[in-house]
Amino acid sequence: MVYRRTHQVVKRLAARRSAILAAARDAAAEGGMAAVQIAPVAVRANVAAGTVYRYFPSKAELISELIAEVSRDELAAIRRAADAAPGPSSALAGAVTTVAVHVLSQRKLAWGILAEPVDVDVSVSRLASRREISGEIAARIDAAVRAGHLPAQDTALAATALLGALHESLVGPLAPENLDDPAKLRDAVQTVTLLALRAVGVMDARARGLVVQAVLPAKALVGA
Amino acid sequence: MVYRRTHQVVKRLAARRSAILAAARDAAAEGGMAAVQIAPVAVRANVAAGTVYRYFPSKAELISELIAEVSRDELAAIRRAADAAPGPSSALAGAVTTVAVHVLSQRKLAWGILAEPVDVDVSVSRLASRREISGEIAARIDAAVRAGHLPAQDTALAATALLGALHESLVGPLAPENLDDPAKLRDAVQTVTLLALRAVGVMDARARGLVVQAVLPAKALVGA
DNA sequence: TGAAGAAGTGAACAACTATTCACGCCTGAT
DNA sequence: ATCAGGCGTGAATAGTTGTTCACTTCTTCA
Repeated sequence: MVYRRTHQVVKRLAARRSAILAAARDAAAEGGMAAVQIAPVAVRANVAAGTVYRYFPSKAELISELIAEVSRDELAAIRRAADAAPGPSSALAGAVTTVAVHVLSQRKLAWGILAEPVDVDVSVSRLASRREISGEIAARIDAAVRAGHLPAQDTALAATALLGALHESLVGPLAPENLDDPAKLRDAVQTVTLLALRAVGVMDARARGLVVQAVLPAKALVGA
Repeated sequence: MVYRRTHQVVKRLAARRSAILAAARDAAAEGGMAAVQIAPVAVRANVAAGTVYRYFPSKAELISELIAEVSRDELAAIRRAADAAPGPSSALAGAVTTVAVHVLSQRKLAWGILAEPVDVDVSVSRLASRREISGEIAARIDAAVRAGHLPAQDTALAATALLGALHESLVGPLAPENLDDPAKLRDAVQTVTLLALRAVGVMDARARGLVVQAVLPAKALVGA
């Protein structure tokens, strides 16, 4: 062989790949999954349509990686927020608040990742994404249960239900309109977090306290 | 004019229309929205593809009517269950249980109506459908609040969150697998109803009582 | 510098279905 | 019986995008 990938080339290839993914992510954040079409994404990434296929075997694969990437970021944020909390209940409150703030600050992207119709089959990666996030929430509920703060329950089902409640009420088609106003946004996050905590068995009074605590650090994220 | 629709013809036309809608509904219940394609639906209804267009201007219109129809049935069932309950809290419990049982007994149809990707735009009718159901639940929450059984809250947001929780945990991709087993099905309905009631502020102990009461009449529906 | 091979290109292709429409059949009034 | 006109038909059409591939350009190394 008279040609071998040099370090520089490897880096350029990786950069191109990232650029394509980033272009897809931007397109999704701007116009939803419907805007993630090969030709427009290629334009955004400054490559030709055919080039996309040098990096991703199919559109389904591209979108799957996009979903995985966003999901990874989300999971990391949830863990960060939960681990920073002083106890299991606050950790759960922090995790829930984080999800709420995240989906609100990137509504179109969240909706695209979660539920928007896509012409190719991305159900497996969506499933994996949900499973990861849901599993993390379930673990936090479980910790609170073991600490005696919550009644025993089916934590997996509860976690799934909580996420459903958050998504539907914050980015679903019935989500309130004017969430661009920071005050309303905070209200919505608080309301939904309160609902979620009560759902798993936190007493109303205590839940209200946890919500206030959890929203403080999360407010910083709203700008992101 | 030497031709006028006679009563018999009018009836036949109405019957055809219903047949097409029913065919679409069957297809959706069997294979999800993806199975609602003009040609197959026409075959099911024993008409030619072109005939479908004599009754519905477009596929979007056909699916919109399908959604509206299913939604109407659902709303009626919810009202029936709620109105039969002795008080506002039981009414809410009954409404929630009804939704849970319904979506479980027709999972594919429910998923199709609610959230499954469709190649045509049906967002407005889906929105209307959700609005109706959500409004009904909100009204029931409101009644319980006015009766002093629940703390004051944003009932519209709460109703949306409840529905999200129900749908995601019962028909979403993370829904438990073996819900065909009647016992597991009942457990799932109970668990989720309990979560929902607690979420809006019903005390744990009281919620458990309401759930048991609500599931009794709803069990009959499971067979449907 | 030139050969070998990888990477990039973008126009052409393919596949899938909603939708159309020219035609024939049936229904209802005279 | 006959004709006027709506009703039913289904093959042909059309528009949309993901995907391919023959060709060009760039990179590496003897």
